[in-house]
Amino acid sequence: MAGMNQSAVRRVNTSVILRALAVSAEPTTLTALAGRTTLSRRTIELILDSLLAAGWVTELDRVPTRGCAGRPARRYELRAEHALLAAARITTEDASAVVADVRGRILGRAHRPLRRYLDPQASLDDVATLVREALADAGGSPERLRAGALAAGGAIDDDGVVRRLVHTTRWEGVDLPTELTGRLRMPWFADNDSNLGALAERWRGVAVDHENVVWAVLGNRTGLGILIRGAVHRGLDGAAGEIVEAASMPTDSVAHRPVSWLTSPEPARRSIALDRVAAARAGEAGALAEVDELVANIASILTTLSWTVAPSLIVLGGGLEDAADVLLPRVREALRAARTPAVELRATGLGRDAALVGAVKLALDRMDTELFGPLVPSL
Amino acid sequence: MAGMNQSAVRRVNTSVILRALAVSAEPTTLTALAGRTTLSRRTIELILDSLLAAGWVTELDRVPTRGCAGRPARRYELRAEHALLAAARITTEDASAVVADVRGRILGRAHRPLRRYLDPQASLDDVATLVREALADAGGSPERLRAGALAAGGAIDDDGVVRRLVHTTRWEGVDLPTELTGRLRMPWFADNDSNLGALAERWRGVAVDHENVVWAVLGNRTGLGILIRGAVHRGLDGAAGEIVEAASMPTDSVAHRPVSWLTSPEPARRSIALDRVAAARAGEAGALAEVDELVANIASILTTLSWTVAPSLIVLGGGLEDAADVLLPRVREALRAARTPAVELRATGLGRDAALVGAVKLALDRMDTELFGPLVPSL
DNA sequence: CTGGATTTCGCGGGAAAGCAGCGTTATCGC
DNA sequence: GCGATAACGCTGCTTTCCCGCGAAATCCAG
Repeated sequence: MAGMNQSAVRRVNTSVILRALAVSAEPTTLTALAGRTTLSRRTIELILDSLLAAGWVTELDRVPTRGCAGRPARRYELRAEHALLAAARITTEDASAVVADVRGRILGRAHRPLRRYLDPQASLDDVATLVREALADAGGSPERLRAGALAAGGAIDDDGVVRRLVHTTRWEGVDLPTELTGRLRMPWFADNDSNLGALAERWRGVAVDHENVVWAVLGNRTGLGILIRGAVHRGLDGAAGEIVEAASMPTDSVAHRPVSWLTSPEPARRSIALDRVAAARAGEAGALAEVDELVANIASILTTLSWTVAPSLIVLGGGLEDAADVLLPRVREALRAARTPAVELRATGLGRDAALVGAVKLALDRMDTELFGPLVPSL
Repeated sequence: MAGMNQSAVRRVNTSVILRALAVSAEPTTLTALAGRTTLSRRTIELILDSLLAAGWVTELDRVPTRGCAGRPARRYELRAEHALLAAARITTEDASAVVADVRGRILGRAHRPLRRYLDPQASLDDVATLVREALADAGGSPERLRAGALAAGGAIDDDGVVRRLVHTTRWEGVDLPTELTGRLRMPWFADNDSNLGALAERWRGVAVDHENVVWAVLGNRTGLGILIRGAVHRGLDGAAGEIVEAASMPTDSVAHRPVSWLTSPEPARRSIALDRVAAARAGEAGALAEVDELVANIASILTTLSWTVAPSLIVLGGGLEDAADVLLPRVREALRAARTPAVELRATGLGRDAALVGAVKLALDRMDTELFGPLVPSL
């Protein structure tokens, strides 16, 4: 059981100040910080001194506050680029990497097809190269890069070890963080791309202010990411949200079918091509029927989730956002017809970058805990 | 954003010490406490001084530690009865109350049929009377009683306000904590009895050491309590776990059926009488068929939960435990056949007291936060 | 342009709390 | 009885936070 001492207090309070600075893009004054936190002006002053010395913060020129009296306040600004974070993503075909600042602004990118997806070591070499390229693209120096996180498909446990991948067993047991830490000489973390998508939407996307969020990719590729009280919920062996995988198991292997989706006779009908969506927009009957079928399947999964996980928001991503105008109203209607709780349904606000942005957030969170210790829950 | 100061540190550390004392029933020495916490011996000494003064702790006579050299250590013990907690429960027919110490030991009880369930005010008067009787039974004085919590059926929100009850609208909007605080002059809290059942099992029952737990009552009465990362998960409008209620809605009102359970033609078959269970034990074919039907229904719900919430343990309560020998093996077999994750399945360890014990825990947790502030998550 | 109002700065002092460490004390085993 | 052992009880020190006050810088009204 971990008690607290004065340096723990300082760690917490430093983190509070950094967060308060990160919230507003504008330069912030001491008094403003004192108003937003429960800390005294004097304490904030001292903490800012050390942050200034460490390079986390810059002090701007004083500017008279036009329109109201008083001595001009000192203005401080977070140097978001003081620490850079890397994020990478692997799919079966390609890999990509970004370098971002602690605000989540992407400063550099790199992307290429994977040479041999079935060879984990070679693929991780590719990832390391991509990260270096992204850093060069960002124009940052290697020592600025503090941590990184990898987004990948399949079941990845809390420690970033691959438990299971759909298409192959070659990756099973690969310790992604250790591999990348070895190659890039900094802390690395890893998680499933759906979990990271959810995390990203809550950080910089449409799920800001939502505590319980489900990120759903329902199509050819499937994946669910669940946030409960803001944190990724994996469940036993990472099974939480694998209802979509359960649903894609051969029908005859499932004695008790958890969702009616399972009774769908034609699993391949779960996706839809973009040109068919366009045809549906144009009103073509066959395309509309396909859309209805897809909508029914999506609604079935989401109904189950609404009665079990009961998120306040479900975010659709992974390409579904391109058909949002067609799909969303129909799915909403289906959910209403099923009398589910009034869950909000939206398309991703981050698009294809969601997993990468989520990886940046993961690296940031883990670093934060490492640097400043665990925080009080109210933060 | 709440920072920390020195008194917050003391609150946290005091709470750490109290918890450390609560863990072991045996008297504890300073050195032992220092070993279990990260605090220095000196700090623990000072904290124990104030706890001693406040009556939370007693110092026992020194006894030479037989078999090993050295000066005998001072021995401290938590006075669990220094603060008493009340818990009450309302069902449609009766109400009960207990008074317990902070270790969860039940010291006194009271029970009686409700005069008029449909009259909330009269029923709450009954509850207040029962609490006083339970306190008298425990032989405690009123000023020792620090807080209480009420367990009730139906949907109860975070603040303890009744949102919906199955059989009546009379209770809707009743602010249970405020009503009871007014009657009994101490802080009261309230929650759904299923949620409290789950909380109880994690505190003093079979779910100790499990982070993600589902408490399930599946029979004539139904209810699900979900704990995620140790805390009650309600979800949007308390819908989390209401899959069992969704399942009991009239079939034709549900367009998209979330679970195959809904397709069950005969909702009344969801329960089973104890004598039929006995008959099944004896091998009677008709009774066995009834059991199989019930098992299929239970397994269906639990399968869905295993793929969405994915708890590591599901606890069956609410009377099902009486048929555990018949039901559990069959449900386990059904889950294995459905290839669900390897979720553990057990009967309640607390029986009919589960909701009451959970209410004690709720009162304790809320009081703890009030007294000592929010703790760091690692506790 | 001058003086009062306003707002922030900058810093000293005080208090709370944790930690390190050391001499003291009580007990055990021989 | 005597050394080894383990816990006691305390002093002093450090870190950190908070309170509050005089000084400084600016605005604005007359």
